[in-house]
Amino acid sequence: MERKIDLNGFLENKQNFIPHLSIDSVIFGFHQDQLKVLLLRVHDSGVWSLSGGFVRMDEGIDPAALRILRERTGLENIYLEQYHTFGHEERSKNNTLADILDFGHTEEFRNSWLNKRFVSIGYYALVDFSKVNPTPDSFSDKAAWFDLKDLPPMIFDHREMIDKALESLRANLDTKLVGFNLLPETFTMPELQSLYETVLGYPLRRNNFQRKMLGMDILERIEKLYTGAANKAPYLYKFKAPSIEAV
Amino acid sequence: MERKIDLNGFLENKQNFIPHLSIDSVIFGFHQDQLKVLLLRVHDSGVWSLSGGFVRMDEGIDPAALRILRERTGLENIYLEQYHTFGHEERSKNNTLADILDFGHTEEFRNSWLNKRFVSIGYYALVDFSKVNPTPDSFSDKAAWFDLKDLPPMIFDHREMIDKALESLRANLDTKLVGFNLLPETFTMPELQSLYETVLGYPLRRNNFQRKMLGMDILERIEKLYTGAANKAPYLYKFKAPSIEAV
DNA sequence: GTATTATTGTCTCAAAATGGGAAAATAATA
DNA sequence: TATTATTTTCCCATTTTGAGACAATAATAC
Repeated sequence: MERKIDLNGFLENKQNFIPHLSIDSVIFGFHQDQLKVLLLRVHDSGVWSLSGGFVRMDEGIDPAALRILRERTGLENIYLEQYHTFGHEERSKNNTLADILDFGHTEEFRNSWLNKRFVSIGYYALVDFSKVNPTPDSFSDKAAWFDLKDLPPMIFDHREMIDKALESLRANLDTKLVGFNLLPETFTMPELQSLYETVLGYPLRRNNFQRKMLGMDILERIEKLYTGAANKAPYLYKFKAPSIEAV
Repeated sequence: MERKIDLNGFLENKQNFIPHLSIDSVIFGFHQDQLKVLLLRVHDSGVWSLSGGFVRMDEGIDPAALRILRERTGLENIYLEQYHTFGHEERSKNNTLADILDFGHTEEFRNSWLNKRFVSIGYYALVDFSKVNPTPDSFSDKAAWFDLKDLPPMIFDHREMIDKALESLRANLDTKLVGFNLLPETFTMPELQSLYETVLGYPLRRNNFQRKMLGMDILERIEKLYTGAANKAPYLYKFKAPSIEAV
């Protein structure tokens, strides 16, 4: 079979990455009232993975995570949070790259540093869905958004990594007010509420939600948004504090 | 100068540890109304470090952390929580082992894998102070408890690791009810309150604290504790749910 | 015994936060 | 001008929390 993936330099670790250590980021987006994650399809397979990469020997892990995200999304300023490090000894033994990939130089790959045991530092990123330009990496041929409730088969323990990232996101939603990073600059109250309901997984009451949000004094009310619908036009808001900030 | 430290096998990584990756644990204890951490004194120096170690190639990170803790404390069942991974590229460049140690085989050490850049997975452990048997490791000549408010000079970024661990502990104190792991099997309400006040760093009201704790229905009231003091004897309680559990 | 002292445990009321229903406001359409 | 579908505001009952006061009690002093 023809080799389609360019692993030049990777197999020999020419970039001098820290061996046995990887970074994987769960990239969350919000679109049409659904919480989405950006995934990469492993080349010529039906198996998907998180956006991941490695840490250069002279590079901090946060900058490494941001570099990887920049490459996958085209975005410069991204809300990023480290949430857990995954290091079960068997974690890379299910749906291994070697199992999935079949591109001729298998033997070379099997013996390379890439096919060894990895400990992976998990980050999650919150992005404005509409601004992302999904871009595959050397190991993948496609990047696409998936509804969190309808995930495809995933490599390694990446499914578990997503589940745990969502847990962290839920826990931080109220305390750190991170939700705003999933929305565009301006948004309506119903949009914000839908975001909260989607992330948390249960419905909230309009009146009390609005009272709570306005009571925190973190929103600035802009003008009204006339959508053309035959009903009262909602106000547009923007988040007072500068979005982003973390890592 | 005479070599006092036994680094046999370490310099050549005979145990086949994952390179560039370490584990460090902040071991919390509670004694005489003070929050303590167990530290190790780097051999022949005034610099102290957390309990740390490395991960074997065929070992999960949680078991590795538990193994290290077992060796330092003599305890078998320990409440352990992974809270953050530290990977700044310069983190091991302050107060390096090579800077501190001066035991003859310096050159050999400087070139060894031990003196390279490390990413460290941070755990914190909650233990019953009175049950711990502090034991130094190959790099240290002494193990001792320190009040969190009176820490000695520390190696690398270990001071920062402690600060961040305390943050996590505070955040988990109420939600996960982890505090009980710092107390003996049975305890009085004032003891429990003092623990909370010490961890959180601010005073609480007796009446409301008791109402809250009893209201959660997690405490079992045992008999009274007669201390010999000229006042009402407090009740003893024990935590209903089995302590420990995490990792 | 009885009073005293130092704590611990309980009670109560006010204030604040939350849950939940209903009414008012309003943008387009009929 | 009435109607419809939302958004926004208002209000009240309930729960939770804050804070002071009081009751209980174990040893000691007298």
